[in-house]
Amino acid sequence: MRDAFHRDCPARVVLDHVASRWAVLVLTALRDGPLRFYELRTRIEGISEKMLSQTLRTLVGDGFVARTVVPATPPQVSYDLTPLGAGITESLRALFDWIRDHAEDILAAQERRGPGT
Amino acid sequence: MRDAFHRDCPARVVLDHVASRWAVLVLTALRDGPLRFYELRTRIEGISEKMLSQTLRTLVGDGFVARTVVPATPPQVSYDLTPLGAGITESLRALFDWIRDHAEDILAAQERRGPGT
DNA sequence: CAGCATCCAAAAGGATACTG
DNA sequence: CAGTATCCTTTTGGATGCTG
Repeated sequence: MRDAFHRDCPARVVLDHVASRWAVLVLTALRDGPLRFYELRTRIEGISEKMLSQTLRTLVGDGFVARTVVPATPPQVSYDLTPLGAGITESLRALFDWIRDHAEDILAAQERRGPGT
Repeated sequence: MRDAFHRDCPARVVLDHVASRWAVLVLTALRDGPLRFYELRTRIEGISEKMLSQTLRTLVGDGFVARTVVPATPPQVSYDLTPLGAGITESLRALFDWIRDHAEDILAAQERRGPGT
């Protein structure tokens, strides 16, 4: 069976979409329920509007996130995980939590070898 | 506690190193044991020497991968996961396996909405 | 074999201004 | 509010040639 190690495997494309700094943060931010555009922008420090909207479009296109518009003035748009999105976010959880718990150790390891990257 | 959602959190840096297409593939490739440079290059289709060596340097710098040189002619260099690397790779496993198992579904979802990204 | 250095093309990403 | 459009800078990434 072809897997993500192969150039043209679908898994490789999905990996490219998900294994990016912003996608991981957006998906994880939506773990606890739907959020609106400006809530995401506020919650994810340092993300630009451009990157947020671009990332959201990709995730919606992949079927990970659902976009809901409430017609009103001002308009309200909220983003929520689909079942598929909930699935991948769940498997992202282990990674995210592991990093949170070990980030300091890794920083220490970096220091020990001298700042290289 | 600060987490990866914050601009200056260590976790954000680690996330940036790990949540990249090549880092995920390199770490996963090393799951089953040490590999040499050319073995990695062969196994991970489409990776250039530059990207491979750059990714390896980052992972070594983070303490995820150990680099072992056997002085000989020609020289033999092998890369192996450290305990830390084994830890993060293990939590990457869920993500990797999930993608492999659902890639087709996602592609289908993409088709349904029309090729956007 | 295992890589680093260099050059160059392409893509990602940020800031800002503007629209419905 | 929720974006899009534009411009510009930075980073990424590939190809090639060379070293130990």
